Amino acid sequence: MAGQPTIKQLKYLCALADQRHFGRAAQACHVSQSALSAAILELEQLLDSALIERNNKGVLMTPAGEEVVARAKRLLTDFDDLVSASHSMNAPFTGNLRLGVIPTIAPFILPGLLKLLRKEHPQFKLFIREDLSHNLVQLLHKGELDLLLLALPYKADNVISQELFNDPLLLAFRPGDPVSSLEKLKASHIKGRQVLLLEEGHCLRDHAMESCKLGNSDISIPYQATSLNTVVQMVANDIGITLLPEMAAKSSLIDSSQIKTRAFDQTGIERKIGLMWRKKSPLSSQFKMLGEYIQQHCH
Amino acid sequence: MAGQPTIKQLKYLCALADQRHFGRAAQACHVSQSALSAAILELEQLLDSALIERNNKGVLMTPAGEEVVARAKRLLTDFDDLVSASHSMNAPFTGNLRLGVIPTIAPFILPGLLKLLRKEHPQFKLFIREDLSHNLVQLLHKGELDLLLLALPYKADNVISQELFNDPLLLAFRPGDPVSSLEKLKASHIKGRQVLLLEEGHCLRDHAMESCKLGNSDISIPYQATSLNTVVQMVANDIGITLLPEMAAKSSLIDSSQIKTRAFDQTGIERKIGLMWRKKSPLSSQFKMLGEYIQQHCH
DNA sequence: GCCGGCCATCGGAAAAATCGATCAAAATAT
DNA sequence: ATATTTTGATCGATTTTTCCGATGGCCGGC
Repeated sequence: MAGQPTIKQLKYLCALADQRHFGRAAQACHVSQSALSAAILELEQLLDSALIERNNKGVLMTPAGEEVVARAKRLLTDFDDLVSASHSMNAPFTGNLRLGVIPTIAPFILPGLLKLLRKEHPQFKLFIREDLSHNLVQLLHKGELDLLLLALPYKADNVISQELFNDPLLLAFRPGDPVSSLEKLKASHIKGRQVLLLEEGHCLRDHAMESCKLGNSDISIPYQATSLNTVVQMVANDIGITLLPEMAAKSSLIDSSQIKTRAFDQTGIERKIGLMWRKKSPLSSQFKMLGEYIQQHCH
Repeated sequence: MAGQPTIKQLKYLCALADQRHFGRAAQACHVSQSALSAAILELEQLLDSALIERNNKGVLMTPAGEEVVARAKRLLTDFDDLVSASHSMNAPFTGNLRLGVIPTIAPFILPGLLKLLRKEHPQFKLFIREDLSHNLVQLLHKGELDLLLLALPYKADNVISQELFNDPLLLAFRPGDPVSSLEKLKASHIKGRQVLLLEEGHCLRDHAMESCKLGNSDISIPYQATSLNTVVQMVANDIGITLLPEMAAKSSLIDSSQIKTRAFDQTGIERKIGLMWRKKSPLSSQFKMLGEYIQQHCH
């Protein structure tokens, strides 16, 4: 079972094809003539083909030799391309990144972020997956995602989380709702009200309940409300009130409807937006840089 | 000055990408786990890029790793192609061959030969150069031609010649010419006649003069007769007689004209058709096989 | 907090690459 | 003819690299 040729041997062959002279080719390759001679001999043996016609005046290439050289040159070019491409691959904001984002963040952050990145870092290709936190974390651990953009805190093993900024939860209600006239809005004011939240699995639901100390009995889950848009529509239809993240309230989401939002006069009613990645990912530093970038440009 | 990755390292990386496990990848590559580990580490160092995310459960590929693997797989395929292509390259009747042929052979041998080869050996590509023997031999030595098909004897250094078959020289004349009535045609009969031959440089001229013991004063060079066709036209116009190779006489060359040909009743009035190649060419055996092929099929 | 699987590391042995010098062949110069 | 020069192949010794098996360290799971 014979071995296979090496890159080096192909390099030597190409040099020899260029120089048509073992000595000069060896010089060009910075090796001794004997080393190059041996390499070419072994290559011919491995390929089982006469590549070179030796001559006391130099060498000539056989047709087979010419063919092999042509292929080898293409191969070496591809090889160099691979090497140089991989060099610029570990720089931040380059290459591919598979990013998972939860549905209550994606529509409010991604449009601006992607547009900006496309402009400032056109070589940076983000592949987006939008899903619930739970599923995203699973995909993260399976290696199908590299990085998550989600709401913290979110419990997960073997990950590193980086908080980026706070996203206060605002109360959303119909104009004329009794909460409009309150001097100071507290979480306790929504006790007993019909609070509409997204279905189970959306971490926004958990963060809202946690922030306002709501129990399961306090809230009602709107029929098939899988998006904030739907919830807003229902609030506009006077079915209840809800808690909206500030980034959603600031967006065009509620522009078309008539509902109002109001911040609580109380701290801690918020979720945090952050990144999460596998603890052992060798790309931590790049993720941190991306985090800073989002901090600066998306808040 | 760092070195470059090796084919082996890329192979190991691809195996690792397939197996997602150092141990199994090492097994697939028939090396120890430590060898594969070291190779991957060195590869990552050489490419200055984190390709692998290590894990106590196996490994995951980074996006950069995936990209490198994709490129590496293409590269390895090309590499294997090169190797397997070169294996079938040294077989006879395959690959490229640059063949030089003289003008007094080419039109009579090549059409049939090329047609036959194209049918029986479609992988065999002949690149034809038609020129005078002198120029062909020069090109042969420069390495721009691999093999010559010409008339022998032809003196040249550092070559091997292989005679294939005799090509008798026939006398060509107008119908009714006095030679028609001769019982036995000898070379001496053309002494004193106006003998038309190709211009200097065509070896057919030399072979004809040598065969018939003609001196320069015996012959006349037709104005601008650089092809046998022209010479035949002139014979048909009663300007003189000429000596035609049998292969030319048998061809359609003289069909359209009215001239007759007659063999000499005397041995040795002939040229020999043969191959010639550089003495040091490693392809001698292939050339000999091609010679036998021509012998069998072109005569 | 121990266990088990995983990859990195280590040290020695085996293999390979390389060098400088020499050899043989052959074309060229004398 | 003969000597010289130039060429690539070969040889022997040394250096370098590769490889293996064993060990170690890490980390997640139990």
